[in-house]
Amino acid sequence: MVLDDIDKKILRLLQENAHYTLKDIANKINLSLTPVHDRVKRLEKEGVIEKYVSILNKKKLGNNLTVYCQVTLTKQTYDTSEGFNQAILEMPEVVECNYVSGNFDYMLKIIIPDMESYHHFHQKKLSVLPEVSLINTVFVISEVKSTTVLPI
Amino acid sequence: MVLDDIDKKILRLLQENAHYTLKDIANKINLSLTPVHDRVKRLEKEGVIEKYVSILNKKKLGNNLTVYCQVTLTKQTYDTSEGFNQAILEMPEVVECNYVSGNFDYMLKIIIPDMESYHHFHQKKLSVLPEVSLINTVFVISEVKSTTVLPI
DNA sequence: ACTTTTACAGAAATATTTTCTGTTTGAAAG
DNA sequence: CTTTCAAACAGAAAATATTTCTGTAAAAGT
Repeated sequence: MVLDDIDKKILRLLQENAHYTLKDIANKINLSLTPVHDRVKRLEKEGVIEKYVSILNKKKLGNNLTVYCQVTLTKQTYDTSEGFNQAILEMPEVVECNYVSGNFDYMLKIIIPDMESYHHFHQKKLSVLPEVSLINTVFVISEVKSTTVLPI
Repeated sequence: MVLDDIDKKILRLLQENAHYTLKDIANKINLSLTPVHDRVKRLEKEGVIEKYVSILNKKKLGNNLTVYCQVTLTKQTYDTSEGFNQAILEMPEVVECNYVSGNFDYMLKIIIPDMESYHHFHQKKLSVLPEVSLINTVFVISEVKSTTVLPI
């Protein structure tokens, strides 16, 4: 799918604020409602726009600790990976999980209330997985930037 | 601010899909429009709901490479940190940046078209910052999980 | 040269959000 | 003990937004 300049403008706006109305967008890019509507629907259908979500404030929900876990598996086989992946998908405190290159196998991002909850998560949920051999924890001291906006 | 069970149900729904209508939500939690409307407005006003955004598909935008950069600064002073932070905020390919504990100072997440773009970013944008002393790159081979949904 | 497609505009129909009015309930004040 | 007040909710009306329909003009394909 080819994205022209108008598509890109629409995407930039919608990335910022999913509650912009078609009229808002139409005004900002000097078009009528129809093409804006058609383009947004097309972008949704093609999967360029994956979904619309609400971003909540972690701290106001009581999640005051963010950590990265660098995980090494016991074996680098497909079955071991798949088992680990499935387990991770079930854990709501794991908000990111990527299989990576380097000295460890997975990089995880965990959002959790406090150190005590992390201790529990580490000891009772993560390290007990049969696929997990080693966990190295990197604590976030201060968040500088966190955005869902992709460069277009 | 105290969140009761109804607030939490609303937040869980809106985290999933910011385009649920008040009616959708009202139906799902067996309430009329009024309390749903009032609660959503209150949650927005209190900052529990920070914003509504559209999630775009990275690959469909041509961003096929994700990497973590582990950055060590030249000095651990406030001014050095602040200088680095400001520079990072200006870089659209950096979607996450956290000051962390451990063997390095910052953990960055970079979303970028390909290895060539990363090479350019690394050499011409990141390593040239006067605050940066060392960069260790961890390449994402495969994305297992990536969510904006926080545990409630 | 003709047909088809694409991109757009305007307006009508439908749906949603917002505002208004009012009821019930439970807690605080007299 | 009863009166007052505020919070939580329901229903309906008003204001907005989205969706659908009709139509035009320009570009692309036959």
